Amino acid sequence: MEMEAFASPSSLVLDRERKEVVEGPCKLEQKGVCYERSIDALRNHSEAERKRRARINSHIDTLRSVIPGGKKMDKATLLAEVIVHLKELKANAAQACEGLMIPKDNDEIKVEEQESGLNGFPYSIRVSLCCEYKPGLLSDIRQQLDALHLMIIRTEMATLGGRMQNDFVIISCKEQNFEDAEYRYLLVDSVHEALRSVLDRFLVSEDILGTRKRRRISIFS
Amino acid sequence: MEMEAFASPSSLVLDRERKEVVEGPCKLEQKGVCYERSIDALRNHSEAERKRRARINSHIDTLRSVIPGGKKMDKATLLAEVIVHLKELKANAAQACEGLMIPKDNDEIKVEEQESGLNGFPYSIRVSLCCEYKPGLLSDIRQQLDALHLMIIRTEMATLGGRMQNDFVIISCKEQNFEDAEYRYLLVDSVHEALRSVLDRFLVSEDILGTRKRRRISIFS
DNA sequence: ACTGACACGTGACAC
DNA sequence: TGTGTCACGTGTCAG
Repeated sequence: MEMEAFASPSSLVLDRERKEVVEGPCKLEQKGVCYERSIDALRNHSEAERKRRARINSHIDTLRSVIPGGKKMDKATLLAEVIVHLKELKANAAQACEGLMIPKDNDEIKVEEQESGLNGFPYSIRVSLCCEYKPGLLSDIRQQLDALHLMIIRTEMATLGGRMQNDFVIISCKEQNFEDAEYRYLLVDSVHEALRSVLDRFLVSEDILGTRKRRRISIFS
Repeated sequence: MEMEAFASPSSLVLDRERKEVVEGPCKLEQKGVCYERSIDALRNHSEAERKRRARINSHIDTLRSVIPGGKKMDKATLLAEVIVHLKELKANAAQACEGLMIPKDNDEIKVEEQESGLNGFPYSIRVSLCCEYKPGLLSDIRQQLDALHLMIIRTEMATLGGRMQNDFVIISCKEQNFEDAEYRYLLVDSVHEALRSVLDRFLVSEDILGTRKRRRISIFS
């Protein structure tokens, strides 16, 4: 009667020392169970579970060594602390990337029209440039823009680990017809090309080497 | 006979639905166990364990949402991934703080004698300066050092978010008796005072405001 | 004696 | 069919 309380139809019990198998508190003689099969089936099962636990606990121990004071922490408390530190570091990375201008690991030339009316000029172009810093690169860029009769009216720059991020706003020195979309496109394109030519000249030796190995400051997805 | 394989002296078994208690596969009638006590003892125990698991799994679920692609991960794999990301972010922070010179959030003036024989000079002073950057601050420092007949022979500087970190090595322009410990102490002290006076002049308006609010890039202990 | 934390063996479910 | 993962109840030890 009481035996029906057990949900499992056929329960064998493998004792703690794994020496012998005893009858579980179940309905015996049910369906003619093959004991030998079940025996090592259970053995394999418990052993697999044992290995699984070992892997998880191994990682948890690793986390213990990573988190300050984690040695003497509860398992749950440890995980909570891991979450805290993870978010903390993530916030740092986010701050570094969002709040400030930080040179990226990949070279980049972005040239786009500024929203009209900004900077008090009828038309302006915003440039975002990221590359390895080289002496003379900036003056070369300035020369190129001069040749296009363009003027830098605002610039913000950051360097980090030899790399450079340079955002600047440029306007045309000459009066032009900025209503002409075709002309604006050509202007943007020529700026892009000018910058590319400068970068190619300065960075060609590196690019041949292929991909870069530097670590990037990454935020989760 | 087979019952002796069980290590536990008195085993009660609480069934899955927590409706009724059945006899475990143990030696019954041993020592006259008080059943009622054991019943809710077991109930409390299993329930406590249930809550414990819930806490742990709750944190693990949180980690799942933090790690990209963690939703579909194995528990062990997830923890492994957590470790990877933790070390990755930690390495980023370490790189930012150790590998490069990054301005700290707190102002700092460090002046100390350089180990002898370095830089090819018999005596040199290493200065580490960290503060808000202000135009004219550097030339003021230079003037102050000039007044002390000191010369900057090497300098490394970084700026980040308006703050400045400036490490430089200075030597005395005049031949002095560097064996005199008292003189060396005075020299170091005067350099420190000179820098402090410059910073006080430039930063006094900010210091009145009190503590700063900026986040600092922190590494684990 | 009681509470909390851990490892274990086991049933169940999935591919 | 196995092979792997998970939650559960339990035994056990420490504070």
